[in-house]
Amino acid sequence: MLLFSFYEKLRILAYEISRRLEARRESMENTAPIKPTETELEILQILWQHGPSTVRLVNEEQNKAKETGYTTTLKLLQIMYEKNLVSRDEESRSHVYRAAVTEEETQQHLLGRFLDTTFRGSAMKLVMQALGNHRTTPDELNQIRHLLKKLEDDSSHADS
Amino acid sequence: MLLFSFYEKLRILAYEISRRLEARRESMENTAPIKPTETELEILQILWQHGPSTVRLVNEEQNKAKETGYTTTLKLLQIMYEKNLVSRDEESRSHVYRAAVTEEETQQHLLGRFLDTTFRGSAMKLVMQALGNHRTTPDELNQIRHLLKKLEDDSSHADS
DNA sequence: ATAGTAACACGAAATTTTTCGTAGATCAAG
DNA sequence: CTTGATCTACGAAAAATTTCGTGTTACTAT
Repeated sequence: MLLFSFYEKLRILAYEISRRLEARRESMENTAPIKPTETELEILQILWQHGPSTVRLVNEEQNKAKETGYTTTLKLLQIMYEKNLVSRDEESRSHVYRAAVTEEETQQHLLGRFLDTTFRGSAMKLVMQALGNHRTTPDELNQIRHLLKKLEDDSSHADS
Repeated sequence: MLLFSFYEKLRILAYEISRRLEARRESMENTAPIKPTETELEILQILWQHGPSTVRLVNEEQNKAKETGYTTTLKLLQIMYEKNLVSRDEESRSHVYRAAVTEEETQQHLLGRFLDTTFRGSAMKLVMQALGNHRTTPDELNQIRHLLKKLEDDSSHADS
């Protein structure tokens, strides 16, 4: 295995990732479409990081990145509430909001969309691009396929 | 090396990717900010795939996915022209538009943005997410760091 | 030449997303 | 009970994005 250069190893993995992502996406077709807007996503990030929070808390967090009026944050959370992106506890006077979607599923959705719109669905290209611009010739692709077979066989033995 | 399971191998690579992406992003800070909107990106995709095209051509392509008026496409291209996302040849009566940004650099930019907004900058998480939801404990992370060192040493010998 | 077709420019309507102002309710302190 | 601070609700302005209608010009074929 030590014969393979980093890039070769990468290509093998990238291919594997590509295959799995595709399978995963197919098995997810009937899931609810989560499509937060840019700022909604920012708020979700805050809720994911800090857990259930009041509007005030969220707003203060937001302000660290960019000055934002209190009612702006409030309105956003209300909108997100209607979209079922967040739930809220109205017990105390200041409502406590919490994310109603998990970070993972949201990332999964957004990743799929991003893959389609930006990389035309090629997870392979995405990973390769993440590394640097390495063109893969048809020949290389074949090489990968061969290597992959070996790798798969090996993995099935070595896997925990 | 054959002791490593697929996921272990993946984590090593993901970490490496993460490091490189970060370096890459830092060295790119002073680049012009390419931020095409959703539909602008769709048009760029068409231009990248088909090469320089007339408005008519682009519009027909667009219609395969979603009915779009001719002047709508035209207007978008004009806007993109002003933003320098595309250039155009006005020789013949029907102008010929071509992408003024490469697919790679655009993907690079968008990937960076996406990474920040959706994965809080963690390429590692992105790749892991692409594969499936595997939690990485702090302990695992340490393991990776160790493995990486080995891998790096090995790579520097084996690399082409 | 003239009618018909297809192209461009331009402005503005329509839609979506983001921001903010105001009114009314609730609570705590004097 | 009144004042002041803080909260929610709501509507609407502002900004960004997308779509389309109209007028004009250029080319083609009769």
